Amino acid sequence: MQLRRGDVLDGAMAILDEYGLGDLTMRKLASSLGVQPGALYWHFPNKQTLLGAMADRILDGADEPSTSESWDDAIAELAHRFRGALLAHRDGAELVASTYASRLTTSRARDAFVATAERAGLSRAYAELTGYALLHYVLGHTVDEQSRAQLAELGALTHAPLSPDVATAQPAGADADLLDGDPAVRFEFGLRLLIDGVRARLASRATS
Amino acid sequence: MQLRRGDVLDGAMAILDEYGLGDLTMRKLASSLGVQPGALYWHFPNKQTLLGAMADRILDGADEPSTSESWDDAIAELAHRFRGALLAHRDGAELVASTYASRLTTSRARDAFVATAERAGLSRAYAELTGYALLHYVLGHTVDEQSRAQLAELGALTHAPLSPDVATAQPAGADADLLDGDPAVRFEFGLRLLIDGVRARLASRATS
DNA sequence: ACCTGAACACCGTTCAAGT
DNA sequence: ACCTGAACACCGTTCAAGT
Repeated sequence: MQLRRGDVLDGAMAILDEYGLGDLTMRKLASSLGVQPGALYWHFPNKQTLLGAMADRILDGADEPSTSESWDDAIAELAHRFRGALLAHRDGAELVASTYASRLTTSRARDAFVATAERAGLSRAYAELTGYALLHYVLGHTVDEQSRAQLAELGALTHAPLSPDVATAQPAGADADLLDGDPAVRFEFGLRLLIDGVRARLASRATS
Repeated sequence: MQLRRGDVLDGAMAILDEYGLGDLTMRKLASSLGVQPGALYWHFPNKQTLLGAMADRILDGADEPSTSESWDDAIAELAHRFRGALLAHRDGAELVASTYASRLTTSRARDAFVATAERAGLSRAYAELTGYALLHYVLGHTVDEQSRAQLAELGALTHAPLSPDVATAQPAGADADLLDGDPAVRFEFGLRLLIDGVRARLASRATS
């Protein structure tokens, strides 16, 4: 049975979910597929392209048109779907963020934001900028949220059973405030900030 | 003359500015300092820590209290200073963004945002969330802006003299719109969105 | 068309031993 | 205290040669 492009992608996603982005190497992927490293290069020209395809798969479906008819709900729904898609895979946010920078993933999520902002009544140009701001916020927040969660998970496993006296020392320390409150609440707050900003923009347009 | 921690940091910054983050390896750094790779590990426990120190240096001074007395100008000034600091070094935004995720840089820039948001009249908790939203936006925008600029620079050098017939084909294509307009204008737009969002929050607090 | 074998040119990090 | 020499355990990528 021959290896197909989709099998390589599936294998890569499996390693990502189980071991994380740091352990996703072409050599590990090859051996998990029972193949020599060089074989992968028949299906993907290089690792970057493979990562781009993975990012596309992670975001698949997140850009479908919203069912809400009010523009603010539509933006919120999109943002939540986007965040959900990133959180559904280990290191998903980091992977997508880094492939966005190298422009090797499609920009359908951004396009969906732009389209919704345009539907709200913004000009094409403003909608585009709004789409970028939303994208950057969602990506930035989720990368942060996910790495924080993974650090906490690691910390819980590391120093909880190891030394009881240190267990409650640092983590609950300086910046505990609401940073380890519900991340969904934190996400919602910044999202509302941006949506309110759009509303203000629409209002000032209407009066001018 | 012995190598000091500061010399290692200086050498690393020099390589960053001249060759970029991808070419900043411990081995290249060592040879540029006329020393064996192992020597670096007397001054820094590992590469991550060195990158964290570089991020701190890049952000140095960007968090000084604003001179503006209105809270919105203060936020804007801070955001612009932050962006400027990131753009002042090759791959500066990417470096800071990735060290932020691994929590190996100080969070003075974020703290400055939080303090200003608190001065605006938000509760500590809301100010904290606002600080994060601002930080994520600035970081996300600037990473994008910088990588875009570097791609364009590379593209101009690459396919302008190489093949005249392809020169104007793809780059000026689909998403030209205002994405290659003044990046400072693009930055300003999203920033205003967030500031207007904060204003709306303050207003709804006042009336409730 | 698809893969193996084997190499090329690298990495970050460690650590005995030197001065 | 600070560094060398030399190794360990890896990387991504290429490419002739096989089937």
